[in-house]
Amino acid sequence: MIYINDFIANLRLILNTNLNEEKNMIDSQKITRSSCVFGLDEFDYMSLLNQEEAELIKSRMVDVKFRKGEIVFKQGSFANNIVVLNEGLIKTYIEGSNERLVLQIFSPVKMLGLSALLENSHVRHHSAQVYVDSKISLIEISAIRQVMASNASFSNLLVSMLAEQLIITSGRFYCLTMKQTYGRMADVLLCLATRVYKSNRFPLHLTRRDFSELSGMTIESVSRIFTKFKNDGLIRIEDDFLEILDPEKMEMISFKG
Amino acid sequence: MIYINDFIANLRLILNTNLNEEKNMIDSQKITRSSCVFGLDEFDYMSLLNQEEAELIKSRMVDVKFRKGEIVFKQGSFANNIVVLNEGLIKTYIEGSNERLVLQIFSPVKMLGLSALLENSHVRHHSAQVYVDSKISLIEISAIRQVMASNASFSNLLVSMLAEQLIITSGRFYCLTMKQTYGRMADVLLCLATRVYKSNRFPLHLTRRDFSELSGMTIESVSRIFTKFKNDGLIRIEDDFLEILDPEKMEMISFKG
DNA sequence: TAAAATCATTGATATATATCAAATTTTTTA
DNA sequence: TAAAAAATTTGATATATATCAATGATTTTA
Repeated sequence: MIYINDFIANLRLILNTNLNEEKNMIDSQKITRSSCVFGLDEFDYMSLLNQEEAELIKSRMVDVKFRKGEIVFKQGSFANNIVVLNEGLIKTYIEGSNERLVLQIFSPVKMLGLSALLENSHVRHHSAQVYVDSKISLIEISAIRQVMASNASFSNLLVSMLAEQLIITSGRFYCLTMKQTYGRMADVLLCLATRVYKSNRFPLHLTRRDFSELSGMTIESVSRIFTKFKNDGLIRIEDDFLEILDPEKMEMISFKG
Repeated sequence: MIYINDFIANLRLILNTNLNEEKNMIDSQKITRSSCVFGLDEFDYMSLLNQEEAELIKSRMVDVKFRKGEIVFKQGSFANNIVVLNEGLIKTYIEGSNERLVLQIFSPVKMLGLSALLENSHVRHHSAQVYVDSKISLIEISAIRQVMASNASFSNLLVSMLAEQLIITSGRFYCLTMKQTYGRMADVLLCLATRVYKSNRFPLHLTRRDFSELSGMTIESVSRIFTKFKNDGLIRIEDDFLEILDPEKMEMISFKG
C-alpha cells in the first residue's frame, strides 16, 4: 500500500521524461512480439482545443473519483462517454464466465473507452476497473463528436490513439496465442521493468491474480513460474520487491517463447 | 477455383443487402465471444468527399492488381499508404518465425493498414496477403491526413473503422486465448456460415492451413476436429462443400468453448 | 501424362498447462 | 488481538494439444 504513490509517481516520471528516447521503440519487433500492456505516448488533448471547444468539453464533462478496485464501466452496458484518466491506473479487460483477460493498462493522462466511437454501436465490449484510487473525467460522446467536426488535430489524435491501441492489442494477441507460459511471464516482467518502473527492481503491487489476467494463465502457473525463476537465479523476491537479476536471460526466455 | 467468384459475389451480396438487419449483431455477447474475422459495415468513403478532396485523393492514389497469394504489405516494412480493397479478399496477419496468426479478413470495400495512421510510427505491425485475385488502391498517408484536416465526416469514418477493428481484434483475442480448439473451430465455421455465405452449406475455399491460422491451432488439429465433427454428425464435407448439419449444437460447442 | 510438390489424414507419443486438493502464509475483519 | 477470509505455494494428476512420423490424396509443374 505504501508503494502505490511511488508506483504512480514512477509512471508519471517515465511518461514525462522519456518520451523521446522511447518513441523509437515502436517497431515491428518490439511491439508485435511483447505482451506489454502500456502505450507509449501521453496525449495532451486539452492543448489542442481552442477556448470555445474547451468550454464545450468542460460543460459536458464530469470529474469522478474511484476507489481502488472500483469498476469504471462494464462490458455490455451502454457507452455514452469517453473516459479520461487524470490520476491513477486503470485496466481494461474482457470477462467471460470465470476468467478475465486484460487488454490494456492505462496510466495518466490517457483516454479510454474509445471503441465506443464506432457509430451505431453504443455498447461496451470490455470492462474497465481501477487498480488504485484514481481520478477520472467522463466526457459525453456527443461533445467529442462535436469537437471532431471542427478540430482536425483532435481527430488526428483520436485516430492516433485508436491506432496505438490496435497495435498494442494485436501484439498481445500474438504473444498470448503463440508464446508459452514462461515466455509470456518474462514478457510481462520485462514490460513492468522497462516501461513502468524503469528499473530491474520494482515493488510488487500486482497480485498473482493480476499477473494471471495479464499473461493468460492460471494463478497456480504464475506461482510455479515465479518459483522456477527464483530457483534459476533469474529473479529475487524480497520485501514485496521483485528484482530481475538476469535481464539478458529474461529477454532470451521472452524471445524464445 | 470455379467458386471463387461465387464467394466474392456472396460477400458483396451480404454486405450490400443485409446491413440493416445485421447491424444489431454488434453487441457484447456476439462480438467479444466469437473469433469472427469480418467487420460488418461497408464503408463508402468516396461519397464523403467533395470534388476537390476526391481529386486530391485520386492524384495520390494508384490502382494495383494482386494475384492470388501475393503479399500486399509486409510486417516490418515502411508504411506510407493506406490500402483500399475494391475487389477480392485480404487477410492481415502477424508472422513469427514459424506460425502466422490471422488478425482480420477484409472483403470489399474496406480500408486496411489504418494503424499506420499512428503518428511517428511508419512501420507495419502486421502483413497483408490476398486470398484470391484482388484489385486494390493505395492512397498516400499524407493525402489521407490532408483530407482529414478539412473533412470531419471522413475523420469520423476513420475513427469508426479503427474502433471496429479494435473490437474485432479484442474479441478474437479473447476467444483464441480462452476457448479451446473445438470451440474455436465451431466459431470459425459459424462465422463463415452466418456472415460470409449466409448459408449452412458453403464451398470450402480455405485450406487446412488457412483454418489453422484463423483458429490458432496446428493443421493436424484442424483435420482431427473436422473428422470428429463429421463422425458426430455435426458437419458434412462433400464435393468441396461444407455443410453444418446441426447449427444449434455447433453454437453450443462455440459457447462452451 | 508423369513427376513433383503440396495438402490432408491418422496414429503414437510427448509435453505444457490446467485442474483438484491440501497446507501455509498474509491480509482483512470483528 | 483473535478469528475469518483471502492469497499463495506445492504436489499429484488429468488432459488438451502439439509434435513426430508415415501414408494417401490432390494439385501443380515440367
